[in-house]
Amino acid sequence: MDCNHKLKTDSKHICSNYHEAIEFIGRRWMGMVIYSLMDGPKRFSELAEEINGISDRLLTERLNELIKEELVSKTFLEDSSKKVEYALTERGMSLKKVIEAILAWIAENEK
Amino acid sequence: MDCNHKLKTDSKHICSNYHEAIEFIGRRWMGMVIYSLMDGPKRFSELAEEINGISDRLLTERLNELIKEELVSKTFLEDSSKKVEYALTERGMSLKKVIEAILAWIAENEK
DNA sequence: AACATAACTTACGAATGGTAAGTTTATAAA
DNA sequence: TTTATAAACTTACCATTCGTAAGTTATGTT
Repeated sequence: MDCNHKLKTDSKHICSNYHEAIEFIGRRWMGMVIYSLMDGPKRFSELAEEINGISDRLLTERLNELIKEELVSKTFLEDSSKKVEYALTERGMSLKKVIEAILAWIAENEK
Repeated sequence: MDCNHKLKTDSKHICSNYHEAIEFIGRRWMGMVIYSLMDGPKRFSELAEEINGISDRLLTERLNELIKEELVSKTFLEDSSKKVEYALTERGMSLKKVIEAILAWIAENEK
């Protein structure tokens, strides 16, 4: 295991080292948003409904952060209505193993 | 994958479901503290020195949270001086796979 | 024309984190 | 033997992040 937590130089994404990555995916509701998008693209309202307890404000904020990190893409649907769709990018999808590791850890530690 | 994020009932630990677990290990400096303890027990001052940028206040707070979750144990060393030692419990050690998954994700996504 | 829904945005008090300085007990140095 | 240094915290205070609720804009429905 190598953890270059001093590195903060010219990297494109926040999540380019362990320190920043774990705190990024651990921000409030972030894990739930990522998890929720794992089974396919969803609209804002679908996410809001599915993730019990999140507010519009935080959902917007987390989605924008995910977009900035290129873990999620945003598409405006062209059926002449004001609808959007959020989807995990390949980079975002590859977080699946991290999520699975966390779920495995929880299962393992149930008394 | 099953994520029971509605569950908040009678569980002993905060980290008994995905939602709480990911936000717990993602709190500020938490990942670094866990990482730092992965290679063996350490004293407060050793952790403070090793984890570049953390303050005494936050280190104390994170360690206490880890102890409450039974991921870390605290031992007062008996050489008649006021020294303590923090070590990962077995439960804490089993987080190694999560950390490795995050490190793998970062490596995988380097351009 | 009036109301509803989607996808935000704004405002504001509460919780969490950052920075720095202060405590307490214990060994080390003068 | 007083003086200083170090370990392991605590306390105080300001800044950032979060939670709650209400407002906005554009389309869709009755």
